[in-house]
Amino acid sequence: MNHKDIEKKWQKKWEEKIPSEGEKLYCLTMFPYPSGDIHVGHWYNFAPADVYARFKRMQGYRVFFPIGFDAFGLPAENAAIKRGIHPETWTYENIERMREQLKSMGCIYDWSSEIVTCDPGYYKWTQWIFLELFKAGLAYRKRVPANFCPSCRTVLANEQVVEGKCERCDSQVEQKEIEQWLLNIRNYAEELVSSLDDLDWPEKTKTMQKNWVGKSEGAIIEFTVAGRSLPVFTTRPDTIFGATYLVLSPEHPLLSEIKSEAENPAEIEDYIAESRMKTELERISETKEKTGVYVKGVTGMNPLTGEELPVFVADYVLMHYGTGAVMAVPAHDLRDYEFAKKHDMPIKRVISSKEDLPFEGEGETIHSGDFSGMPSEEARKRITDHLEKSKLGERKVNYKLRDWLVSRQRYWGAPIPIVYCKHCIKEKDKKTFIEGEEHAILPDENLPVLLPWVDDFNPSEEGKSPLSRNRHFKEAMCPRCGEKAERETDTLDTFVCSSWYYLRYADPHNEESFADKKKIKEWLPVDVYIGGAEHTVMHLLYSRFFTKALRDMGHLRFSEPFLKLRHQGVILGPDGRKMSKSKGNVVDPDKEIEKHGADAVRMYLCFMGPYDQGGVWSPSGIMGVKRFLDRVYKTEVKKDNNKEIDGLLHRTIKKVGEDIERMHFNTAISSMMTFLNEVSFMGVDQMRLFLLLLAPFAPHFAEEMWHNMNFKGSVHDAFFPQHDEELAKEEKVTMVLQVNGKVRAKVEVDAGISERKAKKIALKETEKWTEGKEVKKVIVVGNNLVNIVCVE
RNA sequence: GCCGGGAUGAUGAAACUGGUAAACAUGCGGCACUCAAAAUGCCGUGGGCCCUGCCCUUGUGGGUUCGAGUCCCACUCCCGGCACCA
Repeated sequence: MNHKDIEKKWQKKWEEKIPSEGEKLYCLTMFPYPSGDIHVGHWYNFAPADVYARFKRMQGYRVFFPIGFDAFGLPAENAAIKRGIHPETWTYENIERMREQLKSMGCIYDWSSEIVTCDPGYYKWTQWIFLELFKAGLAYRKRVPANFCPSCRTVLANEQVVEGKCERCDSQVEQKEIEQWLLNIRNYAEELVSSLDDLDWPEKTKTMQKNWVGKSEGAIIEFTVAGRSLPVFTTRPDTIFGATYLVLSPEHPLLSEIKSEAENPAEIEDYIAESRMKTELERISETKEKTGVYVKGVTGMNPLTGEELPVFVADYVLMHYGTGAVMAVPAHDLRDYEFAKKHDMPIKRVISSKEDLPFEGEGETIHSGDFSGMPSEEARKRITDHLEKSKLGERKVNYKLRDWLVSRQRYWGAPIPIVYCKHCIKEKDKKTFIEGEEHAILPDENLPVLLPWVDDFNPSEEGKSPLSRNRHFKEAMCPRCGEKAERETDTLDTFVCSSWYYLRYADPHNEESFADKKKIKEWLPVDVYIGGAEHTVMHLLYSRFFTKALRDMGHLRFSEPFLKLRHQGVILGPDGRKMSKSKGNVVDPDKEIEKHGADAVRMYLCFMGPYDQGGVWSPSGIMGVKRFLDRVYKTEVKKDNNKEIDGLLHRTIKKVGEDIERMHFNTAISSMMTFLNEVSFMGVDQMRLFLLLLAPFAPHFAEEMWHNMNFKGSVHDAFFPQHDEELAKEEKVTMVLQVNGKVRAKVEVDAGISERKAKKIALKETEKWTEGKEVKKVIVVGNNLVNIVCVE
């Protein structure tokens, strides 16, 4: 069969399809970034997902399987700058090409609901959601130390910084204090952790999200420094008797006050300046070297013991976590221990244990006044109770998660729909200072705020958006007073666009709302979501946050966007390394289709190994599935069904159905291969059923065969076969006979053999090995194994 | 350092709840067809030995069990994530 002729033909016919009736099933793959060409990685995401979607549709589900493009973002600009094409032109040209390539895969995408995030019709609603968040107090503008990538010339979210470097271009990220837009994802920290449990997600992904949010329970305790209050967060109040000094972060606001009271203000000042100079990377690389200076002449006090404590400034204490200050317990905290060793501070053990210091585990309290001699867990509770009663502290839960910085100083993104007005400031207004002047922050509800076509989209040196140079765009009318005002010129991080796209699919052309409530109810939440594991802490966390925020604002009635999540693995080049142009090991799917056909490529991707594991693309491996399809094509078809083949076939049907459901595509295919290897012909009905099994994997091939056989309608409109329990039953089975756990013989027996009979046969057949020995025990396992235990 | 996940033939792997380890496929070897090659088909393919048969074998060492790739303990290596989060 010539795949080239048949694939185009069927793809054209299928495009006319519309979803049928049945229980809804929203099946989604993470939408692609229009980078230029569809690569094997896309295929590995989309093809097996399509197998699943087709399978579910054949089972009678009303499957919704949309596709779109995550079209804003830096690569468009970078590529455009390099080649002198406008990002918009570049993006839409790529989309055009990718659409054709996607169609060549033979997926059952519903193209009528396609979305492109850089279309004004889409980003209008991205902007609208941003304003909803703003009005709900979940989007705010603040001067914060931000991660700035000098090469991309924009700030980055914490999630986009990997080991102190920009995840995109690998440049070393700098810290810059700039006014930025942030989303208050921290408000949802607790729920983002607690509601993970009910989701059918890979455990690993859940754990990673939990760790990223980083919940820890402890207490805030009121220490004092030079008579002023210094709250400190700790997860170990039980070690408070072991606190031997206090440490403030260099950015701590209290420092400016106590500095002047210290005997060494210059030294402190120098240290603060020095640590401010350090980049994120330097701080990280110095994790072992704990620097800091002693604040001479200033003492702190332990509220529980009344003990006087020396005070330090050290940058191992971070301003953005807890209260920016810690009680140092060197005996029971590794970092405090290292610092104490270096600066000769006393180390006081308060938890007994056989282990050496620093000991961070649990044990019995010692040298802890009234709280001595109890398990540390109990001490933790009692000490906290005592502190709360005496108003010296309170229980507190802290999260590592930081708010999400969403403004980008780049061109190719959704404009932030905000206007700054200096004329109409009111008491209740949210305000900001632009070049020293006070401005009210006002939402521009005249949406969409269109991204203007500009020719100069190069980012500026000082990290200002290219839009800030566009006077036309920047100059706006105040939506409240009508006076001249200034428009925000930063754009939104693309992750904002992709945090809600799964909602838009339900109603992609709606101009009145982001999606009609009825349509949302009809399709959402997403039942099965398939995509790469690299999105664990960004896209997936942000989307969950958006869903919860939109729910609380009354727009949604569910709390989690993706009920079931599966990750596909990574496909490596034939040399076993990650595919990249520079290594010359890129497999071009277009060429593979040309050579072997879309069906063979789809099937090979499914067959190569467990779906979540990925693997090495083997040019010879694909021949296996190709040969298999050829053998199906050549199989002799007889008029009547053979009963024995029926048995084999129905067992295969059972296995294939179960395996696709579990997304074990590789074993589903191997069962079909095994079946074909065991038969030399099939009856017409048997071939009909077999083609149905094959249909999700090799849709064009199965359709062509289906028509050649003169079966009715489309193979894809038929129901996926249900196995017949009676036919699937085996009459004879192989029973394995063991003596002392060693396989000694195999016998054919009736499937329904009784335990007594099995025992009898087994004893007789193994006489050779049990001769002269005493049989102590005979274990019969169903009809497939008997183990005879005997001794000399 | 902490948290996950993994290690099975030459290779990708299979074995769901403990019950025949290596299904299926690639590769390799042999044979058939062919003038020849490709394609296709058939056979063989974990290791060892005193080869009709027996012994060993799922990263290493121990344990539980009639029986362990699967469960428990300790260790080695590989991959992914986090990383001064008090």
